[in-house]
Amino acid sequence: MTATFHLLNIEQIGPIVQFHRKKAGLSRVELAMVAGIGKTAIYDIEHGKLTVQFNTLFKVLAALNIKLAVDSPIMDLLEETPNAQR
Amino acid sequence: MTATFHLLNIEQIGPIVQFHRKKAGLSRVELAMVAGIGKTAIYDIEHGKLTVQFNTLFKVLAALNIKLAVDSPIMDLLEETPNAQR
DNA sequence: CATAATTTACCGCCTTGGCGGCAAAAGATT
DNA sequence: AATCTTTTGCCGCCAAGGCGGTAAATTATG
Repeated sequence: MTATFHLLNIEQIGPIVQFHRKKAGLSRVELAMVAGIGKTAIYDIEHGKLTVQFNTLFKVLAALNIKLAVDSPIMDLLEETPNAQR
Repeated sequence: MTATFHLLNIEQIGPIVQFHRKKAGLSRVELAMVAGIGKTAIYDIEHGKLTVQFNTLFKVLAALNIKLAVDSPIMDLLEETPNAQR
């Protein structure tokens, strides 16, 4: 199970969520229940509402088994030293 | 310049942002201006406010040259067929 | 070590995201 | 094709996010 990362174009988040939801055979109401949020949020996300709250989107992605990753050259530096100063 | 992905633990987003901001030598006000948002948002994010709006967080990450990526096995399927049905 | 300059913390106001409810649309069943 | 079932679209209300302003705290400078 090699990880397959795809750089996120912010305006593609709607189609991505919808595609995964359909693949999972879930209605918006069902996905909303699994994610523990309201159905309106699913509707909004799929319709490209970028002002959705981050944790709301994160719950949806988690429910769809989509993981988020950050791509930054200096992340290693942070992880190696949890109490990194500057 | 190989991409270095790090799976995102949602509650680590605050420290990640702060670490990158400090590394860039920016104050919160400066980062806010670069990102085109208010300084309060930076403050909130660094203090672990997960209810921040997604596009607000995205602007901050972009200003810090942090890219977001999605990890999903079926993403290839979506990208290959832009008008994928089910 | 005093004080000036910068950065951070927090407050109240205003805007808006997220909610349930319900109607419209789409799909299934006979 | 008529009707029952499921899904989607959208409305108004309420709670909360994001804003600038300002005080507190931190850091730099002479």
